[in-house]
Amino acid sequence: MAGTRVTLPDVAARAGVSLGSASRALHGTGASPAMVERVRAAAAELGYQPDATGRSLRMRKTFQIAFAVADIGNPVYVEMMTAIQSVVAERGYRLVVASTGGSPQSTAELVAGLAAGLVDGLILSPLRTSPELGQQLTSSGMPVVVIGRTGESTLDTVTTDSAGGIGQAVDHLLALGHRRIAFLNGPLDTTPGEARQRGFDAAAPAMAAVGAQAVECRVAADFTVAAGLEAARALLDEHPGRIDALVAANDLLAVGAIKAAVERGLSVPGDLAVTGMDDTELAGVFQPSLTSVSLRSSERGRAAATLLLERLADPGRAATTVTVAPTLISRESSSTLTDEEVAR
Amino acid sequence: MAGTRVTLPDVAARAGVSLGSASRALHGTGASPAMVERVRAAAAELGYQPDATGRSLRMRKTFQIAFAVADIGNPVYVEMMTAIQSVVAERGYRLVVASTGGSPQSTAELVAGLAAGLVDGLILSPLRTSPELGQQLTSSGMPVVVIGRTGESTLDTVTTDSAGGIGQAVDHLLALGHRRIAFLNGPLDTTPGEARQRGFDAAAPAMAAVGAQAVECRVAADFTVAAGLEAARALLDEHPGRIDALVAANDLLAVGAIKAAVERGLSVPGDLAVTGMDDTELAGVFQPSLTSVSLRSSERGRAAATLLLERLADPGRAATTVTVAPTLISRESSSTLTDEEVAR
DNA sequence: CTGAAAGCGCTAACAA
DNA sequence: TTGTTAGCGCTTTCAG
Repeated sequence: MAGTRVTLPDVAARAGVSLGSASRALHGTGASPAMVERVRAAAAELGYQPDATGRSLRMRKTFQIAFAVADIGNPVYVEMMTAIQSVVAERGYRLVVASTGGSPQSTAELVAGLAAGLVDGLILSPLRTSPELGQQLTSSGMPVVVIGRTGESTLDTVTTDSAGGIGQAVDHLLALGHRRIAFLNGPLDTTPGEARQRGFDAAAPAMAAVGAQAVECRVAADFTVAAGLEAARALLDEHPGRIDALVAANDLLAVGAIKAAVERGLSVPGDLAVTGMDDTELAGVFQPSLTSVSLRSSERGRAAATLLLERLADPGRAATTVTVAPTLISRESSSTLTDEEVAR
Repeated sequence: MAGTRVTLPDVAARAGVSLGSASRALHGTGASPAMVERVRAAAAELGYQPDATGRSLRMRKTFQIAFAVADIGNPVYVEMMTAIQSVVAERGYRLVVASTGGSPQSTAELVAGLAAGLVDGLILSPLRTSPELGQQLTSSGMPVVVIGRTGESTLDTVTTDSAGGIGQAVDHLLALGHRRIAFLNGPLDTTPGEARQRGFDAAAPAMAAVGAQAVECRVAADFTVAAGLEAARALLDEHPGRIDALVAANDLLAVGAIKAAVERGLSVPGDLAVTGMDDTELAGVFQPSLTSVSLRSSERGRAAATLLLERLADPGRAATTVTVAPTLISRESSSTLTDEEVAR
């Protein structure tokens, strides 16, 4: 049973039919019921498993699609991946997860490699983009869906208004009465970093209207808890008692910031309100639970997968952009309740 | 540039050499420097990318390996995956992530599918096993490394002493003076659930020796935060004030338990000490940070990947088992410090 | 509806 | 060292 692979000729021989008939009986169309029955039986008897490689070579199709991200440790991507996986699996595709590294060049290399007949299509969520990358993606001829932005309008894209999401967070904090607001962002040369900065800057009029001030915009080295912790420490130490609310560019930074606040004896939300973004599972679970702007990662993953399947089915169709609206989910980290009330 | 794939014959023609020479010049051995140079140049000129499918079919090798897990949402698996990825990538392999579903049957189906020439090997971390699965794995003839246990000693295996790890957690709590200890486990019909239950049961003598009692062993529906929250609520409500420490079978359950405790106005660790297992990033980051037994997920992933690569290189070698020792990492959730001290 | 045969892109065995 | 050729396992024409 082990080792010796059973091939289609074996099955055909066993069933006493030709190779072509065996193939048609198993996958193709135009075989008589009797033939199908016979071949099926022979295949089952021999424990035949069609060889994916032979099939791929002949059909010029691998039934694999790739999901390429910079940082698979980020729960956002895990969420997207789960969503993508379930959509594509339904249509008989397998998912290959690839790691891009942060830079556009390494992403470009990855795409080139993938284009080598390894996958039928690609869902890409790059942290940093460049015009060249967009170029390469379009010219590679491989079906691609970008989650985020490339500036290349010829590509299928799933976007979300993360800038507007930051605006929602600011509005929320202003409505709760906070007036001295800091912004904790990730690297500005990333797509999300740039967009979220834009969102915070755009909130200036709303803040001015109620006499609130933006105390500082701080940039963490990365969109991670560790980077958020470090940056928030510095931020809080430089403005002791002068910040009453902090908008973080994602949940991981927010968690780092809360940790920094607690280290300094500040209570959250009592002394400092904090909001995150992405509404990862962590947000609902953290202590205190984290107010976060949902960017609907699952939905974006699902949309990207659907878009890719559609393009695979019809390569000539026009590029489509799906936009998903952000929603603020209010939780304890920005409530004005006391800790005891919150505990209830 | 797009669409029309350039193939090896194209390169050979451009370089004015034969197909075979072109192949050898690019990958194989035994080509003159001049030949290599010429072919390289032609390939670069045409933007040649070797086709993975043709190569795989001919070489009977895909350079892909699969990592199959039940629940990719669990940070433990993400950690393993990252480790595996970095090891195998170094040797030119790509990683395919597959989702098994919880049951042995669905795992079996997955393995059968994967065996169809899709991957060269498999790293499997099943939640539930059955003798049949072990059988199938050995007889499939595909190189497999199991992270966990199958009972099949003919398979390469990476294990850890999670039972002993639970013992460490109990000892730790006893040393801190806790005497009424509850155990929050995941499903008992899973490999980790069974092992961790065994570990807690085995700690009975140590507990008896200092006059401590096991208040209850509770089984959550799943190894998730949500299931932990629900189970811990019931547990705490049924034994009000009668539990001073809780051993959770993993970090997710522990986080759920802490949330349940806080809901009930209990302070952690003041009123209830909690320990987790797996030492995920969450443990260090959570508020309060979580004492956890590290099972060295990265190391296990790395070991599994290394084992698999070795087997790929030498299919005939004897099955090896690598065992990784657990270590308790003490943090705030089990400290005896007050919250204020902890904040420092 | 079935059988025969071609060939997807590549590597490796065999000749020269 | 190089060219020629067979063939990996499969699907899909093309005849019959």
